[in-house]
Amino acid sequence: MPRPDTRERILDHAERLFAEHGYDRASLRAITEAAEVNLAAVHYHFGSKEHLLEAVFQRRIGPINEERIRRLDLAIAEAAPALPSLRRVLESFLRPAVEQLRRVDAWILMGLARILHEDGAITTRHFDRLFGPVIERYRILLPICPELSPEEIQARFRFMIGAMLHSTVPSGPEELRSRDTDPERQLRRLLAFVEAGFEAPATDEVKA
Amino acid sequence: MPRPDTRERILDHAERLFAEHGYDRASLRAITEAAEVNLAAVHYHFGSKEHLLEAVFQRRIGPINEERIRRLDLAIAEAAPALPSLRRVLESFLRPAVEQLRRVDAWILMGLARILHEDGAITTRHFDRLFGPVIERYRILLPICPELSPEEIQARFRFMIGAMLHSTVPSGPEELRSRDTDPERQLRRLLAFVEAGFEAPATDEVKA
DNA sequence: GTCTATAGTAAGATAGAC
DNA sequence: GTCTATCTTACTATAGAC
Repeated sequence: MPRPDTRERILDHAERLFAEHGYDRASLRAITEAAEVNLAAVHYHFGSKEHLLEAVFQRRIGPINEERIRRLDLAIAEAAPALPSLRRVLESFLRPAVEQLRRVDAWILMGLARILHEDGAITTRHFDRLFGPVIERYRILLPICPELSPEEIQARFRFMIGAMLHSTVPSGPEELRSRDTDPERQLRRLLAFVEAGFEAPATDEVKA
Repeated sequence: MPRPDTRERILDHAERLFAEHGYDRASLRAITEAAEVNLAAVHYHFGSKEHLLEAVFQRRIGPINEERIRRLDLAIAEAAPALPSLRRVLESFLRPAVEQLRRVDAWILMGLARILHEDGAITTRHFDRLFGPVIERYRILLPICPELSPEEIQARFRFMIGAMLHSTVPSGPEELRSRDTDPERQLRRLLAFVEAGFEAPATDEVKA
């Protein structure tokens, strides 16, 4: 086999084209043509377009989430028996995603993130499988922010994810490639913003 | 005419279906069927599917942006000759969007916002036309946050937009409709988060 | 302005030879 | 495992009668 595994070639080009055009507009024909494999190979190796998307996500985002849990566990262990600092916890979530920006072309990861914002009918199932266990672990924030209601913590967690995603997902691939995306600086900015956000006074009514 | 204008009927159902399924997956056939008008009526009134999308956006998001500018001008006038407070400026941006959540079904607005995250090829042009003038006006933040570099202000503005969009755009219509979306509370939470975020210390190197 | 009918295109999926 | 060829379906858009 002189060239990479067919399966890997499909994944590589599917990832690129999904990221660039979104799920619907990236046709299997375009993907297989770019990968220089046969159209039918997709169905042989993955079964369907949807399963191909899932494989793309699993390959790229799965490791990010594993790293998040690894870092979170480390932060908890190092601080024990006390609680880890808010910043360490937030960083354990944000840094793995930003670290990936070094290895993969940034706009690829950004484009994949955008797909998670597309029609939920396709992505909701993957989203839950990918992120469910991770988000579960971040309940550790509850005792770290004891003055906030669980609902407000959840809301702020959502704000953080939105800030992270949108900071990396503007409108249009051209803009995407031309942006200032020094990952370390972007992470510094983002961490400062969300850490302050989490430390803001509670706004929910205090429970009776 | 016993029922609303054909044009309006198309807009109503296009809005709903675009919001629910995204641009690509909402077919003109489904839209015209729901609106109980003929398929060809879309092309007669709007010319193309893309122009229909633009009309939908203009009708719903245009007024939000006008209200933003109106409130921003008011805040500036009331504070003159001093600068308006950070909070007033941020609120002038966030509140009009949240106010709309009272009038329209929340998930509709959220679904439209999601389309702005879809493939830029279609939406970038509309995005610039819709938001360009507004974002321009918020340069007022530069003197309000003198310790931040212009780039960092831009980054934080982006974080704010991301937090706003994502807080209202989770994954999947089912979840969308069942969420806790009391607009006023959501606004309070969001404002507290982003105001604190803007007030965080600068992270960019001080300019030489 | 509204309709029917259809042109023209592109998509995902599959059967079956090799 | 890989290929060609094709099935089936769905879409946007338009022509032309009323």
